[in-house]
Amino acid sequence: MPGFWLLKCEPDVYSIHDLARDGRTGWDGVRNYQVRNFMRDAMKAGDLGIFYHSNAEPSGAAGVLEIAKPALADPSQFDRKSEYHDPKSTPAEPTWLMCEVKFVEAFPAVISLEALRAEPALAEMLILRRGNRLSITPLTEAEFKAIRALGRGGKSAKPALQRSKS
DNA sequence: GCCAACGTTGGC
DNA sequence: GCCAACGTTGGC
Repeated sequence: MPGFWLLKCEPDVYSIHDLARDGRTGWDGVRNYQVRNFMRDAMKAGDLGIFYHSNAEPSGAAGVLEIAKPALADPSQFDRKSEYHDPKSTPAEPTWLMCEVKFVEAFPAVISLEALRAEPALAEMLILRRGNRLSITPLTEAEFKAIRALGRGGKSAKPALQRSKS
């Protein structure tokens, strides 16, 4: 039985539509120990995830992805030129992990944070708790299915793909 | 841009 | 090991 996750990313950096185009991508740049440990200890190939757009208009659930490979050394930690460079990491003992994700589906419209909060099945969801900032959080199967159902035609849908150009 | 919340750092 | 200072996240 697969596990379920919610992965946050700013769509200005990388969106569900970028993932649809690329098919798969490395989810790198995680620099939080709790999230690293999720990848190391709990994430498995074949797990499903909700792709969440953060810092967006609107912020919310944008689609579904699948974990292709769960716990790879994040190459950016060894790259001196990267903003994610970590001088304490070595290839023999990497500090930071990434996962590889595959595109599954893009929702016709982003399910806004407001709509997620309004869904009773998601009352306990970590991402909705005050102050939660983890970029990857586990979901229960029920939470995952509730979000996917909203994404596939929930009444809370709003017009898709609106992004203010500045 | 503001600011609440939280993680990390570093002096002691 | 404590804790103040600082940096980051992310909704608004």
